[in-house]
Amino acid sequence: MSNDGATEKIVNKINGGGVAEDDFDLGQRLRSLRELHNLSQRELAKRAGVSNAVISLIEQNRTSPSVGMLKKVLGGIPMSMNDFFALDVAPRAEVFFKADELTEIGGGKISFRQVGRDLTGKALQILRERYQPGADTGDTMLRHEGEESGIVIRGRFEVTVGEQRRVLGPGDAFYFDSRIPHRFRNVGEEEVEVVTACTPPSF
Amino acid sequence: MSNDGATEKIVNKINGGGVAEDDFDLGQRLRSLRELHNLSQRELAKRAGVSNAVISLIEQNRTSPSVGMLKKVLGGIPMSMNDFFALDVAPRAEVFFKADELTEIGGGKISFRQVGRDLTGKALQILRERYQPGADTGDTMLRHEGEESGIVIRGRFEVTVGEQRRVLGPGDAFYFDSRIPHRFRNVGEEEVEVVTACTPPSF
DNA sequence: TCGAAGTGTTAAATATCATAAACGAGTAAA
DNA sequence: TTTACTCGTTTATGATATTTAACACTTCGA
Repeated sequence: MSNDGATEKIVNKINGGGVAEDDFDLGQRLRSLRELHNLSQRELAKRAGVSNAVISLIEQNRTSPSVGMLKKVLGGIPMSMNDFFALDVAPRAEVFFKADELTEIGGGKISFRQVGRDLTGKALQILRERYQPGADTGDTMLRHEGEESGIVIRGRFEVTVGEQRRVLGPGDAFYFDSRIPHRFRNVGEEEVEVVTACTPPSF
Repeated sequence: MSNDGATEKIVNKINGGGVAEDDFDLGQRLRSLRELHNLSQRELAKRAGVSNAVISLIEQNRTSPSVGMLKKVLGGIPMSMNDFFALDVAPRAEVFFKADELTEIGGGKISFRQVGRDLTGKALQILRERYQPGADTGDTMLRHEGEESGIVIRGRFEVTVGEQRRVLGPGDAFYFDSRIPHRFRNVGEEEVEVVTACTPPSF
């Protein structure tokens, strides 16, 4: 993970300045990476143990490499697939928030109060959540990359993560990878209050 | 039955020929992911806009899909490439924590209870903090880069961030860049309880 | 018991990728 | 200039991925 600052430029370039949809320019990204490391196509090819032509073709998006191929190529840099497809984040300004300034997100049986307004580009989201008795998030929630954790303040709170399920009481907590499908339910008689944190923001 | 040895060779070839790699099982992962979402191969294929055969073949590691193909397949779940490849280094074990299992960090007037034990390599730290009346963190705390946020559950809590100072009550919150020097104080008569989250972990 | 619809898997045909080798251009030293 | 390297690109061919269409099996009703 090179922290050059040049990397930042590249990432910006790759992500198309915010307009880009899901399809980033794989070729452009590889080329930027290679140039950042001062490698010629042939040199990278040699290190990666592949032909030089494939690097040229990939960089021009004239071919869509197999994952095995891309992994080999990245191995010559070296860089992991994980890092290659990773994104980045940025800083912020506001510090304090009055209780009634927390932006309301939910509305019905489940209410979220979020610290901060626009969290795009921020690395942390913290929520104060309230679940009325019987409230249920449903089971098809799959948030994006990141991790999620929370502490129960009040009530009986059922948390399901992948295959695991548990009912948590005040003071109990959870911590899991947000990519695993998860579900929250209030299984008690009283309102559930819980404080959760995610990284990065998923709303 | 038919050809187990041949299949094995193919898999080895796919994963990079001679070089020993961090061989994550791409097929297995896709299969797990698909099953977690209760999708059949054909259903996923339909959503992704690809043939059902390719899903079967990928899951058996009988083929190394192109990046474009894998992206299309993941699009049917949906899941990003980033998330997909980030999964291989993130097999979290512990998910739930009983109130008395939270690892105690402080001890005196200030007590931290942390969710999870060893947070190295994780992206999120969540703490339940208690401050006795008069408790003060002192003003020279400068944590590493990252962001920090919290919500006050109980008590009157003075937060100082850089030049800014504010007394927060129940429900109030804060959010700042951890590189800015900051200080916490209990300025009320009762105990302060606050839930905070940091990224990345600073202990 | 039969068929219709579901599952995952497989075979042959086609589309695509990956390679080796050649190409044109640029640079530097002799 | 020539010679000998480098660079990124392109082409022909063999290898592999992907599709279409089938296979074998299970489940659910009629």
